[in-house]
Amino acid sequence: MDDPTPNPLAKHPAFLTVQLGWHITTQFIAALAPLGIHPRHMGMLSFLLGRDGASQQQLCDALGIHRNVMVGMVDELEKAGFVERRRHPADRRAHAVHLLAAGREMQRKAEETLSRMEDGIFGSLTAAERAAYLATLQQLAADAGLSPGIHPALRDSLPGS
Amino acid sequence: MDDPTPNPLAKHPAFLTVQLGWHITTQFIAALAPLGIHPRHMGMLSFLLGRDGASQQQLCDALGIHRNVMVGMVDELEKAGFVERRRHPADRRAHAVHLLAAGREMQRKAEETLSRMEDGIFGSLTAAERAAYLATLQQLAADAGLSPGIHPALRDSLPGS
DNA sequence: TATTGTTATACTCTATAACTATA
DNA sequence: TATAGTTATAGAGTATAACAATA
Repeated sequence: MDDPTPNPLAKHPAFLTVQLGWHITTQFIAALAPLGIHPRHMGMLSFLLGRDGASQQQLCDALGIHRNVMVGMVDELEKAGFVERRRHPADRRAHAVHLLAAGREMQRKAEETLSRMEDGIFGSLTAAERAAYLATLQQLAADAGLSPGIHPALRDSLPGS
Repeated sequence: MDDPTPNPLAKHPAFLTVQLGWHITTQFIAALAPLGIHPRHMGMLSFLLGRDGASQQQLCDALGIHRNVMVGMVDELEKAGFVERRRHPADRRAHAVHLLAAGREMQRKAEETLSRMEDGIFGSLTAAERAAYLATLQQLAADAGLSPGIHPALRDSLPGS
C-alpha cells in the first residue's frame, strides 16, 4: 500500500503547512461562493470591522494590496451594498470606506461559514490537540512577524486539474 | 499596543494555516532562487525520486498540473540538465522522464535548503511542540485526503506590495 | 513636490482548443 | 475512437506607468 520510496516532502512541516493551507483555501473559496463573495472580500470586511472609515490607501498598506486593485475591490463591495465611499474628514483626496449593515451581516455569515468548515477540517483532533495546534500557529505567526488577521494573497482559484 | 477591535480572523486556525503557509511559500521561493529553481521544480524532482521514468501524463496526474504546463516544466528541467526524456518502454507515444545525477544533487540541495529554513521558522518551538505540530499536520493532511508530498500550486510569487 | 484615487497599457499566467503520432 | 505530447490562441490576473485632484 505504501510507496516504495515515499516522497520526502511529506515529512517536512513547512511543506505540510503549505499543502494544508492550499487545501483550506480552495475549500473555503468553494464554501464562500454561495454567499457571492471571495475570501479577499471577507478579509476586507473583517478588517473594516476594527477600522471603519479607513482610506483606501490605509487598506492597501494594511492588507498588502496594490491601490489600483483596491479600486476594483471597493467597487465590488460597494456595488454589493457592503461598504460605502464617503468623504474623508481630514483629507479631501481620500475616500473613507465605511461598512454598511449588509456588510456586517455578510462578515458574520462568512465567519460562521469559516467556523463550520473548521469543524470539518479539525474534527478529528481532540480539544487539547486543537488548542495546541492553534497556540503553535499563533506563536509561529508572531515569530514570523505576520500581522494578525491579514494576508495579501487570499486570491483566486482552483488548482489546475 | 493592541488593536481596540482585533481582527477576528487571527483566532481561526484555518486562517492562520493559510497565512503561515503563504509566508513559508514566499520565503522558500526566495531561499531557492540562488539555486536557480522554483519550488515547483523541487516538487517534480522529489516526486521523480520515487517514480523515475514516469510518463509526463503520470506526472500530470500525480502533481495536479495540466499537461501543456508539464511540457514547459520538463523543458526547463531538461535544459538545466536535471532530467532527460527517454523512450517509454511500453508506449511509443509517451516520454519517460528520468532523473539525472545533477537532478538528484539539486533535489538534495533543495531539501537541505528547506530544512535550514524550517530551523528558522520553527526554531522557537520545543522539540516536543515541533513533533506535536508535525503529527497534527500529518493527521490533518490524511483526513483531508491529500497526497503525501504533493500539491498542485507551489507557484509564483511575491505578494503585491 | 508628494500623495490619493483612478485609468490605461503591457506583461504574465492559465485555460481551451487544435494538431500529430501512436494506441 | 481515445490518448500522449505538443503548440497556438484567448482569457484572466497582475504590474507599470501615467493622470487629475489635493496636500
